[in-house]
Amino acid sequence: MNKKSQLTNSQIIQAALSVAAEKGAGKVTLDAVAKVAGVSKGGLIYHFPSKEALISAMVQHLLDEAECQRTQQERTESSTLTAVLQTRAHFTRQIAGNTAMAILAAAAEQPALLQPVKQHNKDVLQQIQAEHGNALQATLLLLASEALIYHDLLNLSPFTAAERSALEQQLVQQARELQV
Amino acid sequence: MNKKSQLTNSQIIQAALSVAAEKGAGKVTLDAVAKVAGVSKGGLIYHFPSKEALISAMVQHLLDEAECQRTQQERTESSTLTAVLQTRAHFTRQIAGNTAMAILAAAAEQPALLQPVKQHNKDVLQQIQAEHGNALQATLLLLASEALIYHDLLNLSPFTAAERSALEQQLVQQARELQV
DNA sequence: ACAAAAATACCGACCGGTTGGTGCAGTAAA
DNA sequence: TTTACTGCACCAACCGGTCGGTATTTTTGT
Repeated sequence: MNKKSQLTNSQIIQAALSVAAEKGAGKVTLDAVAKVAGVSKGGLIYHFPSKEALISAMVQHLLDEAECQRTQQERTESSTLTAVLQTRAHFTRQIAGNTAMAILAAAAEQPALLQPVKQHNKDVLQQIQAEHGNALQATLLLLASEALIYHDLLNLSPFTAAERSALEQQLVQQARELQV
Repeated sequence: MNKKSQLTNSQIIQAALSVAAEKGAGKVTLDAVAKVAGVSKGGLIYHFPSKEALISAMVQHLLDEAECQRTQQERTESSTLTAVLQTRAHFTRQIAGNTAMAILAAAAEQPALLQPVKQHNKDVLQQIQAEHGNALQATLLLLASEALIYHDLLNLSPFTAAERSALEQQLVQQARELQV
C-alpha cells in the first residue's frame, strides 16, 4: 500500500499547511491537522511520529516546491538571479498565505527547524554570486527581493500592489543590466 | 506606589523579552515570564490583564526603543535613509537576540499584534520616499537593509560577519550617493 | 498628628481546558 | 502476514486566567 501511504502523507502535509494558513501559526495542533486531513490522530502519528517531524516535513515540502518552480523558471532566464527574481515576482503571493504561517509555526516551535531553509538560501546566494562580476550589487538585489517576501510572511508590507509590482519590475531590470 | 509599579512593569517586559530570546518564541508563557521577572503569576496578570496585552506591550517597547535610537542618529546624518541604515548597521545585532523572538512570538500568537510595527515601517518609508528624488532606488536600499534584519530575526543569515559589514557599508554609501 | 478606611500592588492555590503523545483492539486491503 | 490505518480511551504536562486573601501605601476624617 505504498501509493496510498504516500497519498495520505501528502494529504496530511497539505492539511498542516492549510491549518497554519487559516488558523494561524500558533494553532497548528495535531488534532486540528488530523481533522482537516480526514485522518485519525493515530493515523497522523503513524506517518509523522512527532509534531516536530510533521513541521519539518512541512518546511521541506515548501522548499522542494520553491526549488521546483525556480529550476523551471531557469529555462527561460539567462541567470540564476533573474530566475529567482522572476519566480518570486510571479509566485510569491499565491504561495504566501500557506508558506508564511508554516514558516512561522516552524520558527515558533523550534527555530532549528528552519535550518534547511538557511542552507537553501545559502546555496542560492553562492550560485548567484558566482555568476556575477559585481557580486555585491547582485546580493543587494537579492536581498531587496527577500525583504518583499518577509513582508508577506509577517503581513507587514507597506506597499500597494502597484508599488510592489514596480519594485519587482525594477529589480528584474537592474538584474538584467548587471549581466555582462 | 506609582514608581514601584512602573518598575515592576518594565521588569516584566524585560523578562518577557529575555524568555523569548532564550527559550524561543513558542515558550513565552505567563508562568515563565513571571518566574524570570521575580513576580507571581497573579502579579503579572495585575499589570497585564492578558497574554495579549503583555506581548502587545513588548512590541510597543521595542518600537519605542528603535524610534529613540533612530532619532538620535538623525542628528548626525543628513537624511532619514542614511540614519536608518546607520542605526541598523550599528545596533541591529545587539538587539536582534531579544527582538527576533519577541516579534515572532507576537506573530505566532496573533498576527494582528504586529500592526503597530507595520504602521511604523510605513511611516519611515514615506518619510524616506519624500526625501529622495529617486524614491524607487531609495526604497530598494531600505528593503535590502530590512532583509538583513529579517535574517537575524529568523537566524537565517547566510553571511559571515565580514560580508555583512561590507553589505551594510555599501548600503550607506549608495544612500549617500543618492542624495542630491 | 493619627488612626481608620480605601485604594493599590501582589501572592499563589486552583480551575477548566488543551496539547502532544500512548496504547490497544480491530479491520480492510495488498 | 504485513501494511496502513481507525477509533477511542487515557495520560501527564502545561496553559491562560480566576479568585480570595494579604501586605503596603495613600487618602481622608477628625
